[in-house]
Amino acid sequence: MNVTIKDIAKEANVSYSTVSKALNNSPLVKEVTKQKILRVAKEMGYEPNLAAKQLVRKKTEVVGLIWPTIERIVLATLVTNISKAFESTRYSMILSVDSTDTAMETFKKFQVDGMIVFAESEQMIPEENIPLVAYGVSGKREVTYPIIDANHEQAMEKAVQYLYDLGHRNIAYVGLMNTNDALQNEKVEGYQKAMKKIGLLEQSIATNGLDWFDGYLAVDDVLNLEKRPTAIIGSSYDISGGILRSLQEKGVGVPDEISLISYDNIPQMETTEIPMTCIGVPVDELAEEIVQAVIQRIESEEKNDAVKKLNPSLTERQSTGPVPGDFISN
Amino acid sequence: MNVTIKDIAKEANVSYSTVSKALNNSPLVKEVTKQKILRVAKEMGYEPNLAAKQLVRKKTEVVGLIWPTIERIVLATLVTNISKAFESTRYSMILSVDSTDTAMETFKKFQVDGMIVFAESEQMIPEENIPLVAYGVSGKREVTYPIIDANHEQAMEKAVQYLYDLGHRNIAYVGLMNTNDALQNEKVEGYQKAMKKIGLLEQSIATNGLDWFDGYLAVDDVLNLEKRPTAIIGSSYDISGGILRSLQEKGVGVPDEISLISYDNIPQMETTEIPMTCIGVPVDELAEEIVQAVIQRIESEEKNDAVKKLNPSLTERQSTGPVPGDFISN
DNA sequence: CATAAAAATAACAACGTTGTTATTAATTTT
DNA sequence: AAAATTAATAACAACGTTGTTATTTTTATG
Repeated sequence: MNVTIKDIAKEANVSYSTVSKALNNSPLVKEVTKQKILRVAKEMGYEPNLAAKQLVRKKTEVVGLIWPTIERIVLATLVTNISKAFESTRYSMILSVDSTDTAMETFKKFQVDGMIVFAESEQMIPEENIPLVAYGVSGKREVTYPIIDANHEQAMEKAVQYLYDLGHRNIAYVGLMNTNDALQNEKVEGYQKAMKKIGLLEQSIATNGLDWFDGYLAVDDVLNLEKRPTAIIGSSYDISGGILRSLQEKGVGVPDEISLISYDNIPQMETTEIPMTCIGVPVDELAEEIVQAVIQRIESEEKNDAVKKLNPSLTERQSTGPVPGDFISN
Repeated sequence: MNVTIKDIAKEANVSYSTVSKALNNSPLVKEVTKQKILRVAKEMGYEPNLAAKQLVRKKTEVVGLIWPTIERIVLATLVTNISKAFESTRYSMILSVDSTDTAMETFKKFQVDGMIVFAESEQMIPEENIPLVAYGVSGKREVTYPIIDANHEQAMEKAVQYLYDLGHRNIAYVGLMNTNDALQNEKVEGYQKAMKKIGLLEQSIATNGLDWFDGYLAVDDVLNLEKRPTAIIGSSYDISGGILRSLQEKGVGVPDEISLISYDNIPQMETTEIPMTCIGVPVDELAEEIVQAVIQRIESEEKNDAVKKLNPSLTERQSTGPVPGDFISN
């Protein structure tokens, strides 16, 4: 049997309503009694009953995160970061790996105050009356909830510009192309647009998938390009990891012969064989943004349904450097 | 404002206690009234309030799963399977990716009925008074909660025996060795023991890690072994995937020249470039075992603290075959 | 030092269920 | 057809909180 505020009341010789106020640090109770009650509560090992609180307050202070495709590792880091970001708020987070529908059912039962869903495709999420925020591809459809997304186009532009400033003129892109993965498509298009804008010739190598090995394999093709690139943009952490490994094996110096810049801005970039320069919205920022978005949506009345495109930032490390050669042609 | 049993009661012209009974399908209420109430409830879109129920019943019918190392993908499949296994029970599952301590705190707040923890090392988990079941390395320490583990020794024995029966006499093991990862150590030792028992010479290649690429790299060493093996046991899904890829690239026929068998029994083994024969406790079985274990522990009084070693099974696919050559030497 | 005002505490009604007990209605039984 | 039995329903007290209102105690005021 767990200890309740009534038990504390008896022990401290006050009424249980006073205990409740004391525990909630209400100014209505005298400091000395408050201290006494707090002490007694601690001594007795009091743990508040969430169900009772919830019953009267109609709030759980819990948000549910729906992550249906648990097998995609990139998101794991994001989940960890979101979980961490919640720690400094009064909300807790619970996670479901079920399908969006099932998970929403469960969360409705739990009466979470809000939900975050990792939207894979441009699916429309049927919003019950629980505040909802999506992370993922914004696309072009009308939605009734906010979507947090990264500004992929701007990311690619920054990457290209950065390499250009280092003197690179032959910049290749390696990644998945021409599938119906909206996210990947946005990346390629961003790259193409950026190259065009700056007046360079685009050279991209399509991979077969999104795995490490796909990047590894793509390097052969990259090196056989008519005009051998001096810089490569890898489309993701995994892809770039494979590219880096292959370059190493082939004895191609990074960054002396080829500069490598990776999409995705996660801490793991620091610990690759050669720490990688990368572009993308830093996960911790991303996580913070998402968390703030749900909370804001939970706590404010007005429903904003805006798409928020976050600005990527470039983190410079050792995989990039000036173009090889004696001078920088212009 | 959500609809409550009182609203239904008013609408159906009965008392709210009758509604409660009807919704719980009690035999104390007449069939016709029951039907009417159920109909009204549905019409009004009634959703039971978990908090209220929980408050009086002292049960949440929720179990928490603690998975601190979300980045290790192998377990993702297990999590998915556990989640699925819970669907056919009256329990729901929630997931935490926090550290064991933090997660346990949260779950205590939620008043989950039980917890599953993925124990990485031979850590001792401080059991509060919530029923707990661990999955992971059983080790040798005394525990107060049940541990579900796979019988790694038996797995290796089965694998070796299987290959032996196919005529193989040179069987190499590829995996992480001599670290303080208890699980990996158990695997190697199982292999060594099995080889000794059957009277074969062990030949193992240590990898640098547990990733795909570590398996990929190990193949060179395998092929350079004094007595070139006709069969390889890969220590995990990822490792074996790397091995397979490398063999393919080197033009070594699988299974014509070399048979490959992988540890881990997950559905993904079916979809590798050559569907892989594998050994291990099938994930769905494993998940079912774990789920049953918590439920049993929640619902029965007596605390059993046994270590349960599950029997692995071998699933034959196309990566293994008889030893090459004209006859099988004995 | 009585009295008004302010501060501190106590009482109690919610919240939405379940489960137990009390009441009423419908059957048997004689 | 009245009494006894059984079936169906209603009433109500929990469960552990919060928040509002009522009461008591303390302090300030004239």
